[in-house]
Amino acid sequence: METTTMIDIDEGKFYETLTFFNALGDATRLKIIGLLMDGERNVGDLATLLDLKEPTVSHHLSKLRPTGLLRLRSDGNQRFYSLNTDTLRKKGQSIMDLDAFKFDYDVTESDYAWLDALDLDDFAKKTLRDCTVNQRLAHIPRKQTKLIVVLEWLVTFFERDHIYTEREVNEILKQRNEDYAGLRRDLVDMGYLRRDKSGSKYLFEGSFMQHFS
Amino acid sequence: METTTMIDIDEGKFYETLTFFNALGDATRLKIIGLLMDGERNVGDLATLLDLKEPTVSHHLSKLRPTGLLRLRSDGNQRFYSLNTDTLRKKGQSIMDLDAFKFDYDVTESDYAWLDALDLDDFAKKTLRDCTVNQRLAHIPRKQTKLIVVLEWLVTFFERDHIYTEREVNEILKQRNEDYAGLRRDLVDMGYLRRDKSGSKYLFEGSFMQHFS
DNA sequence: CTTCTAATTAGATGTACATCGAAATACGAA
DNA sequence: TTCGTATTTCGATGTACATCTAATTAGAAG
Repeated sequence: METTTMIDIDEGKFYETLTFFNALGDATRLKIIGLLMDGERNVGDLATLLDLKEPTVSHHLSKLRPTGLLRLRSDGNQRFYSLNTDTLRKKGQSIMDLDAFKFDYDVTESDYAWLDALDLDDFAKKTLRDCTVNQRLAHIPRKQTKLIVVLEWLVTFFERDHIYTEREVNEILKQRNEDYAGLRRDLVDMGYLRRDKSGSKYLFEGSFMQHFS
Repeated sequence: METTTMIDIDEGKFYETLTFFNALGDATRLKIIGLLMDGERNVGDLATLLDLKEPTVSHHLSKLRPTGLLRLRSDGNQRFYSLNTDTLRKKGQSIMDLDAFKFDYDVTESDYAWLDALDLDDFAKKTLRDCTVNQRLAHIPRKQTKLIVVLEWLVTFFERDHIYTEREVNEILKQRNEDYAGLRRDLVDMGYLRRDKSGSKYLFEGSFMQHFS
């Protein structure tokens, strides 16, 4: 049984952004925007200036319409299009809103089955779920309590009372995040790994774990 | 003989903008951006999450590359892609730069042949050229000296010493710009049109023209 | 109502490209 | 070198769509 995760995502915004980029991702339509910046134009004039036939321009205008960038004024049987500069400015600022790129990616619970196998409290489970993708650290939390969860999770990849070379430690950590040096430092600072006198060997004693057993 | 006008336009910017919108105007690629926001991913992971084959993801990444939004880190034979957040932020602000929509529209001198026929000084010629497209007013200049040029041009569409109804005046002005009421007011204010006692009839006396004869 | 003009819609055609499997390349490990 | 894996490139296929002509709709003027 696979259930999709419940992440409240504004799919409307995703498609709105997609529509916007898609509408402007065409040379002819970009040119139309540029032309309308100089003032309103009717379809025939646009066709002349773009060296295209009226139906083609009509087609592009209909693609542009859903973006809300166009304003239309009818005079007789002519239709004058102009730029909704307000919308243009607002869109320009909001379109890069990071939320717009979020989508229901159909992430299945099974992708996080390894978490259930760890027998953790809810806080630790949520923390790891937020920080990892495919059992790799996507980002390292700045908050101390969450960082501890992450460090304790990392330390489970080490054998208790085993002595590692620095290179071995790096190799293990590199599988979880590119910043293996920072992680190694954090592990030593928080006392999960101990450095020997020479400073080039590391020992995991399994001391004071809060979330893992 | 048709010579294209000399307007210095940064076509590079036009195509850069086009490439950017075109790259992001695809659902799969928007999703990739969204996924990379959570942290770096290799091609295989992206393929799994997007339910696509590796070659397809590779194709989309190559489309995204020219935008400069991607950062690449190689580790062994895996390639981890991440977001160049700096570029994302900068692009987000600059992409809506109005200049980006400008293009060499192949406007020919012949489109402004009517100007030469008017025998004007250079200032008047330049002013009208800037304000009009297809012999319509794209925008009305705020600067007094330029406004006068425009008003004197408008008044050439009236017959000297002829009495017009308000409706007739509107019809003539409407052919030049949608804001016929504003233009009519300006013409009266500047003394080019004179209102009769009733206030509903207009007269053009051909007084004090500076640029037209 | 008829006629003229401007615009949109319908239908057809060709091009661009999203997707895939197969082959080629790159890298690390044995 | 040989093998295994991750990625890219190549070649083929199908779909989306930009463009056109022809037909239709809509407005204005006779």
